[in-house]
Amino acid sequence: MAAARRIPEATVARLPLYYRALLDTADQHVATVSSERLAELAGVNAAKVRKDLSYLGSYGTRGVGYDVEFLLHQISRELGLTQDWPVVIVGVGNLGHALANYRGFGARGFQVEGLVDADPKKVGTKVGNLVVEALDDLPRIVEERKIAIGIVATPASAAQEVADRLVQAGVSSILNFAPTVVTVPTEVSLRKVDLAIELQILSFYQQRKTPNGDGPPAHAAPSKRARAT
Amino acid sequence: MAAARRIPEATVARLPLYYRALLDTADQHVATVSSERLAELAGVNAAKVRKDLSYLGSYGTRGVGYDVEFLLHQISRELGLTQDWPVVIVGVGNLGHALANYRGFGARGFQVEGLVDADPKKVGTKVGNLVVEALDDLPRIVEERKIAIGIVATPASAAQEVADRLVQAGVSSILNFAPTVVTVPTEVSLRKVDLAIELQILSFYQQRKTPNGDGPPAHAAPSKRARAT
DNA sequence: CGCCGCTTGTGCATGCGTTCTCAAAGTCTT
DNA sequence: AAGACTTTGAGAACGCATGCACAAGCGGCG
Ligand SMILES: NC(=O)c1ccc[n+]([C@@H]2O[C@H](COP(=O)([O-])OP(=O)(O)OC[C@H]3O[C@@H](n4cnc5c(N)ncnc54)[C@H](O)[C@@H]3O)[C@@H](O)[C@H]2O)c1
Ligand SMILES: NC(=O)c1ccc[n+]([C@@H]2O[C@H](COP(=O)([O-])OP(=O)(O)OC[C@H]3O[C@@H](n4cnc5c(N)ncnc54)[C@H](O)[C@@H]3O)[C@@H](O)[C@H]2O)c1
Repeated sequence: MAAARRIPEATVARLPLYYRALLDTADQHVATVSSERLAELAGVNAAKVRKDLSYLGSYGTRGVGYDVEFLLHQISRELGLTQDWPVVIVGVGNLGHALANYRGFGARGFQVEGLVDADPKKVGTKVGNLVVEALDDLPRIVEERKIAIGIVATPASAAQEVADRLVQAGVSSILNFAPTVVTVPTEVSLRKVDLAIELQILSFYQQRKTPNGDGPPAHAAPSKRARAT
Repeated sequence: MAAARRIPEATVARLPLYYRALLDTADQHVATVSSERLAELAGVNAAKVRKDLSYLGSYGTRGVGYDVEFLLHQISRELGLTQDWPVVIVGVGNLGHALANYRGFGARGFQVEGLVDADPKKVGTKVGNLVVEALDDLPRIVEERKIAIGIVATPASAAQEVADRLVQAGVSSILNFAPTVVTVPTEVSLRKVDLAIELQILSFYQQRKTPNGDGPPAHAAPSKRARAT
């Protein structure tokens, strides 16, 4: 019953927004939400919410809205959040540390269960309640702990090699923080988080605002509002 | 001559990829690149590269390719990278620390010139070579240091308020790391980096790979390759 | 019990982004 | 100097995503 519907990528990317909005709503002991309300919370428009949710099935009730708990369940099932996803972080530097100590992970079913680094001086040290392990142990770590998701937090120069090793070790989803293009086999999912790119995009639009004046940007009074997560 | 061409958003998001690829190419003392080669380095296809670059102008030479240095200059001008963009980070916790210590920023013209936190215990402490300042000083900091870009690295609960304060202080581009929807006036640019969403998207596709078996994921031999930065 | 008002689900039009394709325009070779 | 070869730049077709608009469906009220 829940099987092979094809869900557009753009919709998949928004499901987590709805999920989060629904969690907040549930916390406030609200039983049902309209697409209108959900749209407001997720920062999108109502038609989009309805269309997105319709890909999952007809879970709403006309004249009423969506049952919060029920919809939460459906979305979490669709996103695969009904199970835990152990994660391994490769590269325990500045960023790797922050990620390892981040509590927001485990809270949502993404438990960090492995920390790996190439630097012999780091191997054996403790970060949070995990001990940093050697790169060569990756296959064993991934297999033993049934890890499907790997996070790359190494310098850019090592990212491709690390990704290759992760894939070889059996990981089939990778989140890359290194600012470089990484290539993986098609059956492996790859997403990136690239700070420099984000800043450069902001820079592009920023430049168009202040043509090339040196004066401080105008302090405009809020009027219309743009939204993002 | 360089003025008001409209560049599609999708193209703007890829310019940083080309920029990075070109930097690497220049480092290797290569004088020209074809769209084919650039596409390979950036992980996109060649037609897209040509169309993207054509929005900037006709900077290629038929039969030859693009002059690396010249194209670098054009893209950096378009992205606004010919000037420095001082940045302020609000929220000096786990993540804020990592960002503050990150050397990749300044290297590309995004110098962190302010660290702000609401916690009185953190105000006055030194991180890298900056002293953490109080939230109330934000307007002064932004004006004095001509800061246009703000980074939000506070807990989700404080993100909206912090964003509002940043806008009020005169910042007109915001990068949000907090996992929540933030709203800003339309004239302010807002981008987000959301770890939880990225992981949940990976989870979605991961789940579809291993329907619900517990066996280790298949170690497929690399065949076709998918790419991402 | 039937009507009214509300909200979903979706058909449809529109717009944006991607990709194919190829003539035009240049270089390089002989 | 002319022809062969290479690569750009853009026209056009296609596909995906968005947003409008409204009929269908449900609950509640009179
Ligand atoms: N620190 C940040 O705030 C930040 C922000 C955005 C992006 N990044 C990117 O994230 C990555 C990590 O940044 P960082 O600041 O933590 O760097 P870092 O130098 O502090 O840490 C990198 C870690 O990776 C390890 N490493 C190097 N080669 C390795 C290999 N082959 N296998 C396993 N481990 C290896 C190093 O030993 C080190 O511990 C970089 O690519 C950086 O550009 C960092
Ligand atoms: N740590 C990570 O690796 C990581 C990863 C992804 C996302 N995030 C997100 O980034 C944000 C920061 O994470 P963190 O781990 O650094 O949290 P943290 O609790 O370590 O740090 C938050 C900091 O913000 C400060 N703060 C709180 N309210 C403030 C306010 N109103 N104004 C200014 N400063 C305020 C706190 O004093 C604290 O120093 C969170 O929203 C988190 O969900 C963190």
